[in-house]
Amino acid sequence: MRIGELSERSGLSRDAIRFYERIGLVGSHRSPNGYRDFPESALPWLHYVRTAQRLGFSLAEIADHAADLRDSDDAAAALSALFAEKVAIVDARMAELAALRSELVERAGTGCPLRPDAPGTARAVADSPPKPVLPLR
Amino acid sequence: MRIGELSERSGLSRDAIRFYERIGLVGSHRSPNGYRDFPESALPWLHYVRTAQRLGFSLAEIADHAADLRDSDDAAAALSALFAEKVAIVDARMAELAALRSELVERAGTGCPLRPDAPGTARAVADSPPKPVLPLR
DNA sequence: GTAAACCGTGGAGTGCGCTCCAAGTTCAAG
DNA sequence: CTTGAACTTGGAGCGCACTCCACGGTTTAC
Repeated sequence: MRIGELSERSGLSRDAIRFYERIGLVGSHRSPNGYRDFPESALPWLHYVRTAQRLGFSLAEIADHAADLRDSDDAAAALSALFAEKVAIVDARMAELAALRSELVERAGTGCPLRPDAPGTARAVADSPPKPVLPLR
Repeated sequence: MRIGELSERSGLSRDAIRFYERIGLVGSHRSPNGYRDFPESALPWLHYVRTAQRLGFSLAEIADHAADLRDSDDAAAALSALFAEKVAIVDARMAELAALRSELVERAGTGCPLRPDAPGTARAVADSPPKPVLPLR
């Protein structure tokens, strides 16, 4: 599969895919004409990459883990270990979120304890540009 | 409270705090000598900022929400809405994590369906530097 | 009084994860 | 044979969230 098709099917830009290849996150053969030729398996792999990334893993971490897998004698065992590790991380993140959630719910009930500044004081912030200085996305 | 104390008590660097002030995330008065003077309330506020940030909210979003609060007629109502919104986001993220979790667990059980490349092929990646090109943190 | 610690500003630099661009192939359709 | 889409490389640039640095003023401790 060439990069355009992979791009369309994965939802990633060509540039992003080329970038991923540069950092070793996806592999590809080259056709005689020099075009990248991706295997079918690149598609689920990219999907996994995006998922892991969205959940807070850096590309470097993901690439690192993939490299661990490749270098491992016992791929199955390494894979299990990696997944177990990721599940633990995911569990920890979920716990954090649950904590924030209840914190939020609790505060939502109890008035207004959350302010960038002391109550009733003139806010220095309001004197600077009314909107945040950095561009909002 | 001056910036050094706030830094130590919050665990944030002075530079980070100054940066937050620049983008309107924290307010401060200035003492006659020009030094920043932060209210006690800056401490829990920074704590909140860090938590929200760690959970995936950008500083711009956090500042934005804080601004919404300030501009609101009915601060209590706005706060409740904001919190409800964040709880929903948190819930969505938790659901995603749960999905990834079960995906991981499932895959961990069933052999090795996760590869950057087709099995057994020479990997183009392996020809480039053996370790990922970008520095790992 | 002087040294050390602390504060200020401005500006440059960093790491990540891309995006955009220019200049040059390759290929398929008409 | 030409047109145009898709591909190649290399390099520049960007947004975010800082960090680091130089240079200078202020405060505190001895």
